[in-house]
Amino acid sequence: MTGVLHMGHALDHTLQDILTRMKRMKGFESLWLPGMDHAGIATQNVVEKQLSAQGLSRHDLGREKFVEKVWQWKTESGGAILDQMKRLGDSVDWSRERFTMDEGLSRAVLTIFKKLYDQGLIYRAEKIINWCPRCLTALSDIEVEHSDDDGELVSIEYGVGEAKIVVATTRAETMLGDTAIAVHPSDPRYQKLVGTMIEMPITNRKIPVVADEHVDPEFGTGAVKVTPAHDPNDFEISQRHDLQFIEVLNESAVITGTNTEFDGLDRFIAREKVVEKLKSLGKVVKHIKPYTHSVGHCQRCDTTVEPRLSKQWFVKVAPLAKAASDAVTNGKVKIEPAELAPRYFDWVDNMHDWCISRQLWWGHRIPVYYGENGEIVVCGPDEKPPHGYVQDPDVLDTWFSSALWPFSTLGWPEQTADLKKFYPTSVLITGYDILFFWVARMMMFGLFAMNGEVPFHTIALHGIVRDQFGRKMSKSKGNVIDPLEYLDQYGADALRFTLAKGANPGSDQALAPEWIAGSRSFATKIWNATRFAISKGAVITGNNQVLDDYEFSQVSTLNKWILSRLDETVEEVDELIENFEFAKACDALFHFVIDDFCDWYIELSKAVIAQNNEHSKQTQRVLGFTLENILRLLHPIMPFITEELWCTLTGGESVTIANWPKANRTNRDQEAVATLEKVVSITTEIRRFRVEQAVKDNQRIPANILGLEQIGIADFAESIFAVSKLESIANFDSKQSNLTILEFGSIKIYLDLSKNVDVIAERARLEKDLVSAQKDLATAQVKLNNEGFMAKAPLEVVQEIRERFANCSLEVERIQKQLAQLPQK
RNA sequence: GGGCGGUUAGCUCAGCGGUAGAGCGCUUCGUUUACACCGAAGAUGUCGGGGGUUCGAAACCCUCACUGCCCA
Repeated sequence: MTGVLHMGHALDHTLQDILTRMKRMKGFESLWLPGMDHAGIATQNVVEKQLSAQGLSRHDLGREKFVEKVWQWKTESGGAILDQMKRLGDSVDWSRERFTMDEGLSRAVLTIFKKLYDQGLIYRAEKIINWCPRCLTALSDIEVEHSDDDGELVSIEYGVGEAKIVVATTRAETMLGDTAIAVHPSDPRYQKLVGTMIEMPITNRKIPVVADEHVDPEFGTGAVKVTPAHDPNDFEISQRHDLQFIEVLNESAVITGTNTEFDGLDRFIAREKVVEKLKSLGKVVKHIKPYTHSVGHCQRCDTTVEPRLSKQWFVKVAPLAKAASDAVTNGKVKIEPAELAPRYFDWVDNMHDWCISRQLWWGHRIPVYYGENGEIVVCGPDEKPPHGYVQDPDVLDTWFSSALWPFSTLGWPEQTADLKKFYPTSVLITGYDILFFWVARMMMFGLFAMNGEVPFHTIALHGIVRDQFGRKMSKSKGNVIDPLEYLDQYGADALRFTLAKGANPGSDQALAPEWIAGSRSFATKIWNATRFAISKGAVITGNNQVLDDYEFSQVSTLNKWILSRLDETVEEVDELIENFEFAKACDALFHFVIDDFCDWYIELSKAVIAQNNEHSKQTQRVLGFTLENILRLLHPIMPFITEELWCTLTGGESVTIANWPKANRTNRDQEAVATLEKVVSITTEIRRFRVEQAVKDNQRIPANILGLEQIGIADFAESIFAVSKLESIANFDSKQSNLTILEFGSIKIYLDLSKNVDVIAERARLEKDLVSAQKDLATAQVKLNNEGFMAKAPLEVVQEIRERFANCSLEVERIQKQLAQLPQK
């Protein structure tokens, strides 16, 4: 709700939209349901900041007025991301837009809360939780981010006389709340002291020495101070030894109630002061050591999180997580790519109980009411508490309602038609970093609420968008690439194509602004190819019937070839997108459009269309047909340009509802494919020759080619002449001595350079080819001479190597012959 | 400390048992009638190191190094 579109959303949405649009074109009823959560802490922070600018706090307004204010903020400034989604081209169903604080979704929250409570899966308890002293609320484990921070390890001596123990700590200030010293039971150094009382410095309280298995004898001195009210491990120890709790920090992490001079000091200042004091008492032994340790920070405001003893509501996770884990184990839910499944298991199998209460005003208020004598009543929707009962002031974690998204948005708990039709949903596309936050929770609640029915069948994971050098984007590094900037600059299609082209399943991807520019070029290329097609009379109907007058077997070789390649591409792209291989799908399309269609088909078709005969007509239709299908295939990835071109060309309906192309393997001809390979090699050979001979690009060389019929490419003569910039020699006579001959298998290309051939350049070119061909020949030869290979390799492989050997031999022979024909110099 | 990945061309990444690939970048040439947001041609790699399995290893196994992420 407070968020703006960042590159991660742009990637995630692009992939979701590709899938949605493709499925829609395939005729499925494709639902992509938009909306947002109410972002409890973040939103409350934003509105409180606004208030504080006016010198007000939320307490000045009171709860009701404050919540009104938040709704007002939502109306005015919230949900900017929804409009940004439109700019990206997300084809969501806006009529179904939902918000976690909607009435319907709120009813879902009440319903599931009561259901969980009734089954003993929600409980209230006093435990050590993560507390943000700035946001003044409890946090769950996943809202805490750990980083390795620099600290100091201080060794403090406790006790007097014989009974002395040195403990090491990074949090000296908490010693004010120590209620024991713990050592390992088998540690010989401290055996005598276990069970005795030791006097602490400063407060001079006496605390027991206890023996606990969880103390690491290797760490520090092997003895640790125990502060049960301010450390989760110490809390555990205190439970086992029935220790006292002394709270010394208040909700803002200020020292309170210790009756020492430290009362009123912030925890970090108190830390320094306590150490100073201990030093002056001579209780700091050894040197203070710099020490790096893992410190938790509030995900929202980065404040160091304080472990705090507190009464909160929890979800008992074990049974729910077990179901969520099993659903993946038994294949009801598939994680793509499968390599990331261990991460999922690692999380759900080791999840702690989930602290769901937040000391905030913005959110779903916990539906628990307390009677005068501490009676507890939980109310579902439409239920009212008994008279005089008071509602719990806290609200629920935002993730609690987000976890219901797959079914609450479809009307649950009502058994709506939508719910029946769309639940379980098909695919969840999200970043692997969300697996722990949202996915596991949707799984747990989905399975629980929907009687064991999973929320989605497939979880397709993508990675994180990084900068050009693979570094995580961050404001502090200044390497953030803002999608909105590039949406404006290069267009949504360019941004989408770039992101999709980089999206290999489950792995992070790099991004640079120049790459988006490159994708814009691709879009421009398509635009220009379309202009060409129109100018050459391509026939485009939008119904794929443009070729109905032609039998595939009757069309020209060139047309058979492009139709074969198109059919292969259709099959490939379809399969790749269905398997969430977006990068490879983009690659296949890019290759087909640029290399096959633009570089060769269009270029070769020019000469054919210019002839203005039956072949030309047919080619105009194939040109149109191919382009039409390129637009269909590209549409899910680049919706804007394809829609524009489609509507202009067909004058018809939107490409969004055009049929997705279907591969028809009968429309393929391997002979045509092989023929085109020859045409391409011959052309490339001539072009190379031209470059080596430094012939200007625009200069036509008088030439003649003999032998095209024998290899079945006589039809291509004119096209080859055109794309190789050759022109026919009038009164051609192959005996003419001034002609240069390029041999290519059985064909001979005669070129009149009307100047001396640069023999040195030509010899260099041929010798380079010779070396390469000889190397290939040798590689094949070695294999064929290898008895082990001949005996053990599969027949197909042996056959393949034999063919390779034969081809290389011919090639070597051809080049040697050409070299021999060169004038000696 | 536990777990999972990565290491392939200058950069970003495919390939995961049968002649090392793509895009971008780079070099040379070019204003030819779709396109200079272009075209043509080209160069570039002991596939992190060392062992092993195999007729054959970038790919499989072991090991080391470096590096990233998640969790504690």
